Amino acid sequence: MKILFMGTPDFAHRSLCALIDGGFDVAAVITQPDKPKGRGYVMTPPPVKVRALEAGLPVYQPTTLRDEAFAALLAEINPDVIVVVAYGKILPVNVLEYPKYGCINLHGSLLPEYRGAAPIQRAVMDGRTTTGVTTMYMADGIDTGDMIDKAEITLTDADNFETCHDRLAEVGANLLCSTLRDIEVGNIHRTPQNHTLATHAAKIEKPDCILDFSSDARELFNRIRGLSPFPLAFAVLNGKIVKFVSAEYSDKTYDTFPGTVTSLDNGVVTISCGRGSLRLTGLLPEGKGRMSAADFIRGRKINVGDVFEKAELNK
RNA sequence: CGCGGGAUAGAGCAGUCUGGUAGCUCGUCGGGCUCAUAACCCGGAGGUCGUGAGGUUCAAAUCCCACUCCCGCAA
Repeated sequence: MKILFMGTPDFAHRSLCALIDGGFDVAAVITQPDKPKGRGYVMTPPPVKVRALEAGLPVYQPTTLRDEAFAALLAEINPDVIVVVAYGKILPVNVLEYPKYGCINLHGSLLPEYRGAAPIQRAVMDGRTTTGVTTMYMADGIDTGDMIDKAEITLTDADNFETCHDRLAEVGANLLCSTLRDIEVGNIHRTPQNHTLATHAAKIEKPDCILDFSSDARELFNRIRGLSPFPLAFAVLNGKIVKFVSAEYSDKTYDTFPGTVTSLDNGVVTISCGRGSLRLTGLLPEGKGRMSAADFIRGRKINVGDVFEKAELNK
């Protein structure tokens, strides 16, 4: 069964590795074009491309899937099945209908919940205690197709976006391989999604990263870990951006203006919230690297009574 | 040449503008106090101040020049 793999970031990288190591017939890999990243706008290839080249697979990086050039490429590769994992573009209908065994997608949530671009982050930000991955047949709509199989994982307060992402990528890669083997032997059951239960996990934007201390500490805690280690939730302290890498929450409510630093004891910055309080343990000051709250305190950059303010959406 | 910050003891920082004995909060080592301690007290070790046998100077962490490396933002 000739496979065309389409994917881009680390989440997809893990799946591609599994397919290669699992001996699947990956005929070609399609990924997003290299983009200028980091300091100095250095052109950087996506993780999937790097792995594909290591494996000696042909790699294509079309800017659009909706032209004749891509149609010709598709005909040339002539895949039996297309596997899509976090590719980053919508597949047009003519592509969806091309492969004999259809287009299979691995999605980072238990569909029909968290359809869309940021299912993993949103699940953590919502404080979910379970989430998972789903394999499905792609349809003409965002993550609306019939489901094939699922795998669930449990989350604890110790999890953040990174740990959740890594586990889902691992579990997802295994599930994908399993689904493909089932397809090869024709052992597939399609389960339509219950669309009335669908929720949408929108792409993470800047406003999602702004911390508002007038809200519940538990909610802030979930937001922080759902956005850590990237892109990181943030607030403004003494005119400078401070990003929150790690924190804990407490039910203890202080009778001070939300955002006020109430204590710097034990290497932890305690911040009063609308309800409860937040214990900041790891952070990233503007212009500096990541450091522990204890180190930040030692540098005398913060005092009891200072106030973390809600960042504005300018600049 | 996308914008900006930085390199000083194991860590986080001050000192640089206005050259003149290298400091702070910790950590670490030793001792003391204590039933005990992450607490407190006393003492010590630890730094070619990123690199350049560079430039200026009586004197450079500090001013000038070149270079290397690190980080944040934005995409």
